[in-house]
Order: sequence, then structure tokens, then C-alpha cells
Amino acid sequence: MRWSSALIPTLKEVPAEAEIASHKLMIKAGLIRKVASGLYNFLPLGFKIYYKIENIIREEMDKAGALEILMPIMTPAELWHETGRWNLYGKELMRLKDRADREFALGPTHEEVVTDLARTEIKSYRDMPKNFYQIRNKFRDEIRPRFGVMRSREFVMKDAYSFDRNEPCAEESYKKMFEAYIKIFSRCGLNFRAVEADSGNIGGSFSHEFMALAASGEDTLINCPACGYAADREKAEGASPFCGNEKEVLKPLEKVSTPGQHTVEQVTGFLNKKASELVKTLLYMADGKPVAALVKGDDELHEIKLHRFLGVTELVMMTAQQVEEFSKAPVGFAGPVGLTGMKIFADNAVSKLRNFVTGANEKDMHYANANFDRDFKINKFLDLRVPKEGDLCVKCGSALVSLKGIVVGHTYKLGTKYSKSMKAEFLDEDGKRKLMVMGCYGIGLARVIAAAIEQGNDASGIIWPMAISPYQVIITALNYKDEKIKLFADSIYEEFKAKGVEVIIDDRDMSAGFKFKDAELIGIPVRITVGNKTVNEGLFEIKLRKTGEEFAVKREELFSKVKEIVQRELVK
RNA sequence: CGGGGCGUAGCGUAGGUGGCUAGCGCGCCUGCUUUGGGAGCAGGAGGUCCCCAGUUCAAAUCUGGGCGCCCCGACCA
Repeated sequence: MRWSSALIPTLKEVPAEAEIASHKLMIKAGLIRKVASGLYNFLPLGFKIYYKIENIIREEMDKAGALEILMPIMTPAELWHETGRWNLYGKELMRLKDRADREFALGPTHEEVVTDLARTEIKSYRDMPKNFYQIRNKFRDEIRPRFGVMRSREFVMKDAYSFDRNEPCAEESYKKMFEAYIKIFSRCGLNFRAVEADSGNIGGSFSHEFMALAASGEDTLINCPACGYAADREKAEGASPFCGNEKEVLKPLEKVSTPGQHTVEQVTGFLNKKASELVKTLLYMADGKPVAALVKGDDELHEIKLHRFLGVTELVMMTAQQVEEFSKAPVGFAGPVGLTGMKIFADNAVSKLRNFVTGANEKDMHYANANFDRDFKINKFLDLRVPKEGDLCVKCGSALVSLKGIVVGHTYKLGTKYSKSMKAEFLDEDGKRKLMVMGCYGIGLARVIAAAIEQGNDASGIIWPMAISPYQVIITALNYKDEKIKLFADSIYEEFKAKGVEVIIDDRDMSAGFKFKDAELIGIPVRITVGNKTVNEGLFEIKLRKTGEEFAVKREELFSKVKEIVQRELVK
């Protein structure tokens, strides 16, 4: 590619809308432009990266035996009614009508469509295993699109769906995808972790998230550096190292005035206590019945754990009205003392506390020196808290660390959730009709790009991993109007192109500094400078973007040297 | 959806207590000179000051309504 005929609109100043590094740099380097909130144009350079990631994914998916298909983005409401998700999926599901008033949804994911395909085309156990995948647009009317392409409304996703005759085969398919994912993200040059995750509203029995580590990530993962245990914070297990003050003598219960102090910070600040000396009371409605959960002031309630323990279908926090109704006090003053009409569950760490602060179920009042058994009864102590950095690993006992990550891929073992509701059956070897066992596997392409930039950037711009860089080599021809320089630059450009190196030549009539800055901004791994030194001494300067390493080589050695660098940097 | 902020040329912004032709930097166009780290000089183009209504002799500026965008939160008491 000749830069002069490309469209790479680099910017000196970034539009005020961008916050995080990847978003800013994608705009600055001329990769994307915004069309509307959560909707982006990918410009030629940005799309080239897309394409490269797409090809890596395609290669690894095909190698793993998956079959590429193409499904429509507009999907009929009937299919969504079959699984009940027409109602269960919230406003994220973009609904629309055609001219005949028939209802459709823009596909946010394609379980329904692909299951419909499978149930009509797969009839025998001989037809399985099958894994269908596609790489194309999804639409989710996100509650709040943000961070550029990291959370956009329309985005390209690789989604794959496996169909198997039974559980063991389905697990085999899952394992294949898991391994393919590790290859894909490794080849893309990402620093990532595969973590245990919650399956959310896609459903299913177990699931892994592939998180690219980045400080700006929207998700938190808990990782054990000793044994490698890694899980999404929403799902993670961890033992609290909290010792408590079990030995303290019980002091008399005392009602204290805390006017206008609602939050843990306010109350503990006002009473000059530590957050760990307070017990907070979270009020929920579990399938319509009230329930209270107690956790230490500096801990967070793990809703999924409570949900799982209660075994109910719906667990929602009480509304402000419900809080008033059941606790007889405005939000912020609920407490277990005198709380009636509901069961009270407490986190294990609470059992180690004496003389703690808690709400008094009365406006502007709290209790000090509250103690369970004496002042109120707890139905059961159990693990109810979200693990934190410093907790002990439940597998090996070492201290856990907490890391931020960007979810670039997610795999789910779905089981028969969709095949059951959509009657996706086949005839097995024993002559019986059985449900297909499914799995589904997604990758967000734009997130891979954003994550790569979050992990690879400096003050000058992007630093691409070789495998997804839009070009492997940039030839910076200084003063291209000079006939001699032009001759040298064009000759190596043509040679590289002919020999299969992905190369762009900066042939614009720009000052040297300008071209150097642009080359660094768009992050091409290898830069070759053609200037006076080339004309006078026959030397071509190579500079590596990642390390800043610089050296000059003669014409005869140039190609083999560059080829060697490119090969070395491509992770296989 | 709740809270906060912003909306002036392609981008970044000044002006805001009403008053001359809406200013500056970057970018863009023309010419000349330059060409190893975002070149210099000269000339030039480009604006429904987000939209609508109101107040006024007069609105980018004041008032009301709307729209768009960004950030935080979305029942974690």
C-alpha cells in the first residue's frame, strides 16, 4: 500500500469523547470514527486489523473442525418465543417490525436460529458432532455503550455452536473449543487468562471467560499465582483471612443517633469506627418473600451465592418502598435487631464479630455493640461474600490477587437448555429420540483490537503484535521527491510486496519528523528508513517499534533480515 | 432510567455580565522555499455558534422546551 493513496486520517488532537488509551488511539491513528453512540465506522486501516484477527480465528476454528456458516442478522420473533427469551431478554434485544407488521429482533446472539437449523438438518447420531460458526455483526441495544468499540451496540462477533449426542461428547467439543481459544488469543499476541465464569442469561451449566489483562478492563478476575486458579469475581471462591474480635467481652447494646448517615462510609466515619466493625443488612425479595443477608461493612454480598443457596428462581433487591415496609425505616437504617417476618442469613466472617454497629430499623438511628444470639438470631452462617485480593485460595491456600480484564471470549456449556425448549432431537444408536447437547462460544473481534492496544501502547502511540498489525513493515521514505531516494524506496517496496511481506510505503510529501511520528502512532512493528544515509552509504535503517532497537543493514541483507524479524514475532 | 458535565469551522478551544466583521492553535487549499523527529514565509477557503420557541431595538451570550454526546450509578443501603 502506498500511504499517499490510502485513507489514514491521523489526528494530533483527540476528540474529547475518548477516555481510555485504546479508544483515544483508535481515533488518533485513524482506525475508527463514530457514527452515533455505540456505532462505529471502521476505516481501511482499522478494518485491516479486523480482517487479520478474523483470519486467525477462521484458521483455528477450521482446524478444530468447526463449519463456517452465515445466519441473518434479523431473526423472527417466533424463534425467540420458543425459548421464552422474547420476554426474558430485556431492552437489549432490539425489536422491530417489517412492512407486514411481523415482529423480528436483531440477533444479539444466535442460539435460536442455529438450533432451528440443527433440528431440521441433523436427524441422526451419525450427523454429530457438529459445530457451526459465523463471523458477523451482532446487535445489542446496550444500556450504556462506552469506551469506544469496547462496549458498542453493533459489533462483530465470532459465534460458534456445538451439537453433540450426549454429555461426554459435548464436553469433548467444549474442550476442543477451549483449546482453540487459547491458540487464537496466543496468536493474537494477547496476555490473557481463561477464567471460570458465570453463564449469565445465555444459560448453561459451566462457562469460561477469556480475559485480556488490562487496567482499564470492565471486569475483575481473581487469580491464584501459586496454583493458577482463576475466576471471574462474580463467580470466584475465596476464604476470608478475617480474624475478627471474638475474644472481646460483650458490651451492652446501645442505640446511637446517626442523622442523615446512610452509607457504610458515612456511618463508620460519623461513629469513628472501621468498616469491618459494621454489619450491613441487605434486604431482598426471594420469589416474592423477604429475606435479609448480613455481610461485614467492608465486604460485598455475593448475590449469586445467596441465590444458589436459597434455590429460588428470582432474587431481587427490595425497592425503597419495600425496605420501608419491612424494616419500618428508610433505606440506610435496616438492621437485624428486631427485624421480623423474614429469615436472616449471615456471612461466615460476621460470626467472628463482637460489638458491631448495625442499623436500628429507625430513621437516623443505628445500634452500637450489637451481638448475635443475644440481640437477634441468625438462621444460618454461610459463605456469602465476594472474594477480594488477599483472600486465601480455596484450592491451595495461597493469597489471591485481583486483576482487571477485558472479556475477549466466552465459552458456555449449554447442555440441553435450548434443544429442550426448541425440541432439537435426533435418533440415537439405540433407536430412541434424544435431545442434542449444546455448547456455544463467542469472541468479540473489536475487543481483541482494543485489548491489544490497551496492552501495547506508549506515549507515541500503538505497538501492535506482529500477527494483527495492519502492516508488518513500513518504509519511511524521507524526501520522496528526491529521485534517488524514490528509486531505493520503490525497489525495496516492490521486492517486499512480491515476496509476501505486508508492507506500506510512506511516499507522502511530508517532513521527516511528521512521517516518523505517524509511523509510531499507527504502530507498525518494523520501520525501514530510506534517506540520505541510504543514498550516500547504501544503508537502510531498521527500527523496531516495540523495543526501539535500531540498526542499519546493506541492501543485500535487508530482505532476509526483515523476514527473520517478522517470522520471529509471529506467534504460532 | 437517575445524577453530573458538555454542545462555537474537520479536530482542540476562546468569547458567555446581550452590542462592531465570532477569535486562536492544528488541519485544509494555492505559490515559493524546505526535507533525519509533527518545517518556514506569503496568500486563501471554510461557521444554520446543536435545534425550536420566547424576551429584546439587538441573542453564541438571557429564559423555556427538545435533541445529541461523554462520565458516574442503576437498587451493594
